Amino acid sequence: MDKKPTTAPKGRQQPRVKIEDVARKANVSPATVSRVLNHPEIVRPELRDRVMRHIADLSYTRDSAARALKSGRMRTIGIIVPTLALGIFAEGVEALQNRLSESGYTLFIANSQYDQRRELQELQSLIERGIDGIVLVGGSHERELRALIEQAAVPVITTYVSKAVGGIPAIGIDNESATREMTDYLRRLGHVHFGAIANVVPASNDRSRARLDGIQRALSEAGIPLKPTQIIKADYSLAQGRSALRQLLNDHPDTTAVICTTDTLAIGAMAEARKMGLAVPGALSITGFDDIELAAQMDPPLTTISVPAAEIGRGAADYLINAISGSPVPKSVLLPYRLVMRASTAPPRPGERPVRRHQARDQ
Amino acid sequence: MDKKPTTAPKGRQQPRVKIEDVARKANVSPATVSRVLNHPEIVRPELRDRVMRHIADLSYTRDSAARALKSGRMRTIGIIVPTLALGIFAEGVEALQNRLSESGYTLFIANSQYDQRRELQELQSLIERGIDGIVLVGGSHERELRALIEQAAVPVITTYVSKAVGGIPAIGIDNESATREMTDYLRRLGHVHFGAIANVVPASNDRSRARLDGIQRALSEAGIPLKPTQIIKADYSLAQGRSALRQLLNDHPDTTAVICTTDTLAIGAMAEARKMGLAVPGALSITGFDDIELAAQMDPPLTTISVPAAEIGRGAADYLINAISGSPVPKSVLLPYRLVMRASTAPPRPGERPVRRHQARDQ
DNA sequence: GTTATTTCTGAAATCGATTTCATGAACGCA
DNA sequence: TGCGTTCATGAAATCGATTTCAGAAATAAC
Repeated sequence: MDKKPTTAPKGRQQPRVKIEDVARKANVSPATVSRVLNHPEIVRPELRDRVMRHIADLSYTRDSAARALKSGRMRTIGIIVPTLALGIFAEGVEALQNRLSESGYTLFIANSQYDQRRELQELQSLIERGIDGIVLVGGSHERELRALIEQAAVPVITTYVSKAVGGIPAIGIDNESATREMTDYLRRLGHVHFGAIANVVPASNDRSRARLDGIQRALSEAGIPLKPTQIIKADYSLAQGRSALRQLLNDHPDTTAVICTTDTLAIGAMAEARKMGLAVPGALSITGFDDIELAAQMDPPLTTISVPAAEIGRGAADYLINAISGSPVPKSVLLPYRLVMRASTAPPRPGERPVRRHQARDQ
Repeated sequence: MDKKPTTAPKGRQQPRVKIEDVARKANVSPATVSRVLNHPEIVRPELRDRVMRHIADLSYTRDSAARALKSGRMRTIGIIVPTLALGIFAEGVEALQNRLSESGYTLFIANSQYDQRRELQELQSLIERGIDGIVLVGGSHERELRALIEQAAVPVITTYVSKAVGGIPAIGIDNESATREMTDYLRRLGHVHFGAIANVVPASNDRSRARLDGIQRALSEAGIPLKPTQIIKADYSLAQGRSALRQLLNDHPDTTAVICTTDTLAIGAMAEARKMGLAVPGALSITGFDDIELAAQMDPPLTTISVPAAEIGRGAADYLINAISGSPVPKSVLLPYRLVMRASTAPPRPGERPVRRHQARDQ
């Protein structure tokens, strides 16, 4: 009871503990304290312990601004994702953050809402913050972006795609090849009448674009190219998956296989198929992309492409940490996707072809 | 073609443009340049324009580390969420980031994986980074946490809960009251045989704890308290929702209403109910919590509680911005939830009581 | 026309940690 | 014992922007 909690005059915050305070208490120079913190091995053990004790005593933490100023390194990485609402991005960000945290880095996060203009602004702001590395998503960006990054001389990597564009290295999967493989798989099952539902709105989404390309090319090569009306463009909502399926089947009632560029769209499509009385996969095979948690739990479980989001996040972290430290880094990293065959796909059964719903639609 | 791209010797990065460089070019002192940037109104317009022109010319951006060192403000906020994998958190983070971005703040993100020890470490690291404010989730934390925050004298707010605990103000909904209301609603429908599926594993999740409390209290007050076996504890995965429902109905085949503390669990439960041949809501009413996108799209659409995640994020941003600038701030902010009645709930129909599945289980 | 006031600008101190350089102590070897 | 190393430590310069303080210039007041 000898220490009244003198309700500090509020106006003045207690001054921060500085390295000098620790030095004085421990009866050494500030230089030594700094060495204990940064290169403990070059300080005599006995001294080191003493200093450490005082550091703990005063619960001293160094001022990162001063540190960054002197060293030129903020130990900070920035990421700009289109949105966090998509589990696949959230998962990647989480893995990235975890790996960075292990290495003493902290993650700035920003989102562009699929707006390239905004992406550029956020990047500007991150660079002003002095980040040491930057993670982007996808391969299409404002033209100024590259100049900005080059001028800042900040290591950069883009994610969820596999090909370096405009000098920006990438880590991710080959989206086009994935849907190509999916399409081939359905062809081998015997399907001939295809439809595609693609989230190519907004246009800046080059991943989905590549996915759609994969479908189109595979079918063109097979001699059964998709007609424009067999391709429904949507955003990435479940509701659009529903309406897209309805529209597709309205225009092409003989469709037996629907390839969606995201699981969310596929799940919407499945819901609508059920509502329309179409058995999946009996009357209609449906496939997704991403392998979100729900995909395996659907009834029937959804055939899809598994994207290694966590690996992408970790890989991006490793890449940047290496690049910052000057270690050699690869041009790009191609990660494998996985075609996950579940029960939403089956050979077409001629007897169960979707019936025309026109008559029933106006009731 | 007069400018060979002399492939800079790689070793030496072009030195950063400093305020002094701008000053020299513009033939003024560094002080004046600084003033142009920070208090343009006190500089003679003519001079100001000249300086600005040179700033643009050299595309000078100030060093945020030096700036932060001198001013003591980083213009940076930190958030620690349990995980980003839950859409409800991702949505809140996104809204928070957007609002902060408008005010020139940048967001550090970290995740604790529901581990309070880890939360503390991440907080430590964020404080060392000199953040100006911190956002937490929920009300249960390591004991040291509060001391750490107080010592750093950093404004803090916790989210997704409504009651300030241990001096930490909160913004969010009253979870207990929400499930209480949900329970009452089911009671009014005529239900008597309840079951609860709660994601109270890991134990640190006080939101779910409160939700479960709401159910228990409402039923106790109604004179039909839940027996321990009517409460299934789970984590937050869809798969656990499935197994939980199976276990619940195994022990209590007469159950007609199942209250889940998250939508994910509820969706799992619905999937399992279907598999068991139980009609929802005919034989079994099921409710969720969170109102994730999928909830409305289920068949039948899920009755649930809508949590205003975006508003929570925005509110947290506003709170901290005010607190930092010294503006008055409320003790806590209670936001309204919304009971969303959809088609997964209905009065119990005695004729369609769940049948005992024991006999069928070993096939 | 002189003094008082206001307005604007520059010199220099400052924020706090890091690191180079120099010095003194300890050690090895002959 | 003496000389040359190696090792550990402290003094002081440094990172880049901000801001106080003081002085110069311009304006107003009489």
